[in-house]
Amino acid sequence: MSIQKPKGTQDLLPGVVEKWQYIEEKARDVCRRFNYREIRTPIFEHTELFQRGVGDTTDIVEKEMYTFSDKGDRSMSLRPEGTAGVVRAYVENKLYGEPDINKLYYIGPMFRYEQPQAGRYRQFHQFGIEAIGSVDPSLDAEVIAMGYLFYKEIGLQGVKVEINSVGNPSCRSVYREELQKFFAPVKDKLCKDCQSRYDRNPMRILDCKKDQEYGIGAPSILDFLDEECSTHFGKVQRHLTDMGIEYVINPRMVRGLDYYTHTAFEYKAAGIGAIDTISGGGRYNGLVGTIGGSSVDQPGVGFGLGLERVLLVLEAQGVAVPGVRPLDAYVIGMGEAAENEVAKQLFALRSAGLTVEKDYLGRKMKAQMKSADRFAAKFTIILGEDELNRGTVILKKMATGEQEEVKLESLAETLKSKLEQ
RNA sequence: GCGGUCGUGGCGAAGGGGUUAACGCACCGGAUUGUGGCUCCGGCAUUCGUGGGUUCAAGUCCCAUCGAUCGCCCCA
Repeated sequence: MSIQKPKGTQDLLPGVVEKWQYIEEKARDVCRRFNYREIRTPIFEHTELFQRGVGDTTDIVEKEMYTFSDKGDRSMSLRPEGTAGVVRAYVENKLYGEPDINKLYYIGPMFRYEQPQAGRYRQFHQFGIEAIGSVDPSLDAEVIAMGYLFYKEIGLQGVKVEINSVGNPSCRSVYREELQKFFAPVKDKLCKDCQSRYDRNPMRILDCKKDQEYGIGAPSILDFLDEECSTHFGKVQRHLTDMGIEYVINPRMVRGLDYYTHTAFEYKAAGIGAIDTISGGGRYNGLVGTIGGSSVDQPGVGFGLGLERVLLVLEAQGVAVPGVRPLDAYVIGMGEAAENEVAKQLFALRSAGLTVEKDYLGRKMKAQMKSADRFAAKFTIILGEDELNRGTVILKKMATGEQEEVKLESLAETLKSKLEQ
């Protein structure tokens, strides 16, 4: 074995790919009901889009991007998240000119160069939504509700919604200074990660697992929200409460992307080793302007939901997800003339809408029966010389073993009616 | 980027320097000349992730490398 898949990627083989199809269908179904429409954007973009959009100093942009030069010497990057590309497409295609706000969703792969661990891959998949064009707090709540409903309908238990407000740039910068003042006396005692966080993003110190004692009594962002921010946050909570969605306010929640304003939220669930965040999102007023220029600025809100993490938690909770579909019938022929007839009948049955299979390995009847069993065929159709001469086949119901002789010309019809019983 | 554990047939897994690489599952064939799920019998790794080294002798010891896995950072 010389060639193997790149580190942190996975082959989704038949047997598990059905689980993916199942959750993707559920996602699309929820989107349909909330009136979100699909958007497909490139898997790679100009590197600059992510530098500007996601933020130059974020870990994602600083050290986790798959960046390369194309043959025209342009710097390109595999998308590390979905929002920047969607916003770029929104601006480029002038969707802001539409009379209604844009409610968009996507399902697809994202790429981050990281050390893999439970629930973390270099190529992973997100189901994400973006609602662009409104500052209405009911839209923040709708986005949160949508993820909540998706998890619920797919059968995930114990999903916790945490929300916070990170304010707007002006109240956040005041808070940031206050936080630095608060941590200044103990700065040398903080772990080395936190010491670098002190300058770059002091809010992250609150998130640190090691130095929690130094965070006790730290100022809360919620006390620094200006009136606009605090009103907005209050309304979001009111809508969530009205919808019956349980949530916890976590004033220490910090998200890894620079573009969030006002509402930030995460969904958490146990079952993926050390990781508990299964998706996150928030409002990003200002991002559209950052990418498209102030003349086209529009507010937005959305989430990015990790599909690998959905599957892992489903697995941990033992939730049954549909597997391989059984065959309607397996067709066995004996003798050359009968085998030719099998190929013909197979096509006729498939054309009639049935899921049928045959043996391609010249195996004996007994082995073909075993094969039918492995495919979980509901029926076997046996065609030998005698039957061929009589213009009939044997139709055997695998569950009970009972069988009968059926006329060839009415095979599809008979089989269909038996399958419906 | 850093650290722990691991890498033997399609899968699971023994073997921890001495020469035929256990066993279980799956698969194939037979017992049962045209009928699956049970039972019995037989078959199925010139080779132990890759590359070097030590040794008379290396899945077995050493080094490197790649990968898996778990954790740190960070996140989906």
